[in-house]
Amino acid sequence: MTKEDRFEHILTKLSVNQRVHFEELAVELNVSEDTIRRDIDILGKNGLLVKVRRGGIIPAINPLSFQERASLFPEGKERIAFKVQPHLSEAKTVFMDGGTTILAIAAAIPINAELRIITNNMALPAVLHEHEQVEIISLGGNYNRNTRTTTGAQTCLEACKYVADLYLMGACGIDHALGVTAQVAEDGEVKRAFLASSRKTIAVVTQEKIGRIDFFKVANLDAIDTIVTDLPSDDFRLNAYRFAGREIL
Amino acid sequence: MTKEDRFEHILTKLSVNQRVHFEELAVELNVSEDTIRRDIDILGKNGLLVKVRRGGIIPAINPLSFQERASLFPEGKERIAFKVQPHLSEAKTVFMDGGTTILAIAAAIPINAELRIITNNMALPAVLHEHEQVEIISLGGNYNRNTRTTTGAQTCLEACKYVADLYLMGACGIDHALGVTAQVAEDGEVKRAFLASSRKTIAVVTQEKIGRIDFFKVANLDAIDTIVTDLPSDDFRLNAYRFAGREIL
DNA sequence: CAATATTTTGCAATAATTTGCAAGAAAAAT
DNA sequence: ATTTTTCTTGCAAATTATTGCAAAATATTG
Repeated sequence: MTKEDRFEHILTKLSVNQRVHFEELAVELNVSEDTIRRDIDILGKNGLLVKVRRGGIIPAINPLSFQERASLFPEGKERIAFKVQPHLSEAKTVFMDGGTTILAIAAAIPINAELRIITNNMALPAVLHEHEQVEIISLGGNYNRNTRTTTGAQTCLEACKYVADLYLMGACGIDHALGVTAQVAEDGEVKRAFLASSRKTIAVVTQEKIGRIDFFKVANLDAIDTIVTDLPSDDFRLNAYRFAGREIL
Repeated sequence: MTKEDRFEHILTKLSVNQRVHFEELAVELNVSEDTIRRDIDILGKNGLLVKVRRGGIIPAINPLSFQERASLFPEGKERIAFKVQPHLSEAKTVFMDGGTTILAIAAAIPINAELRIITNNMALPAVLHEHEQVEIISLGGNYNRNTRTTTGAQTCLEACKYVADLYLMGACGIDHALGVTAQVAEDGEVKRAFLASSRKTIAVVTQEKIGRIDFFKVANLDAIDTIVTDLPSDDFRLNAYRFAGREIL
């Protein structure tokens, strides 16, 4: 009975019953409850279920996260948003930059979360309008209509004034050899500023950006602590990054 | 019976019956009324229902959004927007602050206008999304969800870095004796910063703000060059301002 | 194949959450 | 104004989670 066998059993049971309990699974799989607990923790971090007290449930029925989703399992940006949440709830101050994935993550933040978000993303405040416990600090600069972000020297200068626990970096290409790249220089400059002032950096990239090399080099791969994608965390396309020692979610 | 199971039951029942009661749910789910109370509190805080006395009800149709409110009373604001356009087309660089009237003015700017707008109004970029010849400089600072503006020391500091031909001041009370006042200090501070760095200032005020005196004093009447309202320019209610030597439109 | 790392597992101690109860506060009803 | 009902708050007991650790299992290396 390998760990993967247990995963399969858990997910199968989950899809049938909509929920699983540590206690039952421990008996069924003949391992301790602690082991099941750890399994469900891993599955949860990969967005395959939602860990709750006493067990796990299908993400779709978790009313406090993605209630409106039609499909059984989250996909794409929602799945990324899902994986990122635990990290977000640990942080107090977060840098967030541009991109629709970042917006999806913000939309998934629980309504009563307490957080300080520092951003150059002008679309973000609208998304977080109901989140009264979330303090938003907007970075000034030249507004860019395509990306809905501010960029330029002013933006970088302001970013330098803060230190964040976490930087959620969106909208970038990522390559195992050439590291992180941006399509436009201004955006890349801001990313560098954020990188320099955050304790931890998570790059959020949808699969089409994996292996993509853009014009402006932002940083080497080792500047990133964690990479979150919409692929399963053990997908072969992520092997190169895993070998590079990055945490993959 | 986990918390999530209860959530599901509550929300299902809610969708069928339009409302739920603590007492019934406590019996149905075999827990104390206090527990149900707490559950409904959580669901309420996440916007999945509205907590009321004795239970919860389905959330009302979205409370009026900012944009909707903005379009609710368009006549007056459109008139103002119309009157302001000539001044706007003369200017190269314009400060614009918060308020729905300002948004109405921005929405009325011709699509091919060439302009540089410096603003702390986070809703403005969305309105000007199609205006490719309009350069927008966003001022950073603490985001305020009610006014959709940034305020604070950072905002003022940045405002000081620019000089504008014109300042379109919105969302303020105006009184012939006490001058211009703002409802919150932070907003007032930003208004002062804009005032100090612009060659010409136009206050745009809908009629309900004429004669209104708010808490925070921004400036005396003579700091304003022009007052634009939705009243006819010869309306008697504007006499006091005309006598004070202000230009009235 | 043996020796050594690495991972996994179960256990125990400690921490955190949940729950029902009770007392006082607030809101409706009389 | 008074009574009744409903809400909120604090608290302690019970349940459930987390963490550190050592033994067992598994993988890696020479």
